[in-house]
Amino acid sequence: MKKSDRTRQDILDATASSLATVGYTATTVKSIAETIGMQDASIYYHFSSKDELVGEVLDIGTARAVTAVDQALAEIPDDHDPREALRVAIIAHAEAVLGGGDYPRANVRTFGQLPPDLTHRHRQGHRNYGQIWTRLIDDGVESGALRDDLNRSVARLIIIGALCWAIEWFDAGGEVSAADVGEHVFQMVVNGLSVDQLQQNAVSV
Amino acid sequence: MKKSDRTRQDILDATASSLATVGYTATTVKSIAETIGMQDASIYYHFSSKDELVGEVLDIGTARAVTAVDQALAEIPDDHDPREALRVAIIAHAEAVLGGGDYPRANVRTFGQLPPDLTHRHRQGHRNYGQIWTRLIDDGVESGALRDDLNRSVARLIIIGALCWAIEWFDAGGEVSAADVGEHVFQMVVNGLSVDQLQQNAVSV
DNA sequence: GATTAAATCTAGTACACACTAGAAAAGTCA
DNA sequence: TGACTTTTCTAGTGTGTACTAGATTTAATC
Repeated sequence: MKKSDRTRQDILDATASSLATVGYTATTVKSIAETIGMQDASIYYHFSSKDELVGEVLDIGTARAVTAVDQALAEIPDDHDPREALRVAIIAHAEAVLGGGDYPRANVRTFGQLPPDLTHRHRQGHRNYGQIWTRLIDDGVESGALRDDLNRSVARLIIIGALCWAIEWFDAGGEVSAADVGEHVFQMVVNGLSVDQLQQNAVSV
Repeated sequence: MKKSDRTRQDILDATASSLATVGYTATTVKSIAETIGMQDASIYYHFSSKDELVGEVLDIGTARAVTAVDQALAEIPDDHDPREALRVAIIAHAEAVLGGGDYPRANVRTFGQLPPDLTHRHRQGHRNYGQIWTRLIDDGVESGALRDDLNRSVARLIIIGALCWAIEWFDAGGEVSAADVGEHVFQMVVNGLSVDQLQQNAVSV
């Protein structure tokens, strides 16, 4: 029983790594088998199909992203500014998807290239994840900390989108860290790029 | 000569539409041929390979996006606020990619799923497009309208990313228009979601 | 160490894909 | 109409893919 579990884990890891770096199509059963030194047919002893294997990897990915954000939110004090909660969540997401392991990265990277069955299978997971952000934004608006003149759903999708797209350009070895990206997203979407009036006044005085 | 040009155009259009809706892998030569009522082999009279055909579609897509943004920027007065230029560019991009034709959409949709050759072929085009945004942000910062404490390159990529990812969730038939999405992105990244001090004071008075 | 179960391999199938060669049809113009 | 060119089709090739069947090896148990 032990051996099987270990091999199964190796297959999942190799699949996550491949999905995260080359995407769904270029991730073949053969290439997965090769990276762990097996024949492709042996994969089917552990998983009934490629898509079941990929589906499991994506499930783990969403679970880890949700956990990362939930955990980060749990650590801030109860009487927090709603903007601080948003900041913590954004940075946690950035670190999970950009700096974290292959599983959450696989999720974002393969988004939009999955066959319909797999897309449908994960719709619920994405909805659940979206609800975390819906609550954060609702809290902010209802407490008066965030503007009420914008469509909250659109705002939520723009924040998540900015973070998800970062996977396309983020360089893990570069000067900018995953947390830096998160901080930038927060600064931009919450405080804005614009030099505000107070600052401008301060300068002109 | 006429017939050939027309067919060629039909092939390009069908390819752009397919790339924009189902992505690179699901866009097969056979499926393209079927949508225009031809045999797949006939495509090869007009294009030497699938990737040459796809490459041409993507070239047209970038060209149209650049034109859309350039044109929008050309129409604003010379003594504009740099923030207004950014706003115009963001909305033009949103309309080109979300509300516009299949060609720019094909570009964004297939980003990250192209084979290495095609990715490399379009790197220069993307760099050129990025420079439009680099200039807009530089103008804003140097004129004092935009904050100078953030990494400009990261800011640029976050803006473009928020817009590009919108293709994954934007509903062309929904209540929110492409221009609405652009306006939201502008409001968020430039003015910020946060209720600023002036507004807060006004409310509390 | 022999017996049984678990895990992997060898050798294949079937299918979808991009692409080719040469015949057939459609269009052009004297 | 007839000669010629342009365009499309028919019929295939080769390759890579997911996946299967059954033999073979490796590991676990008594």
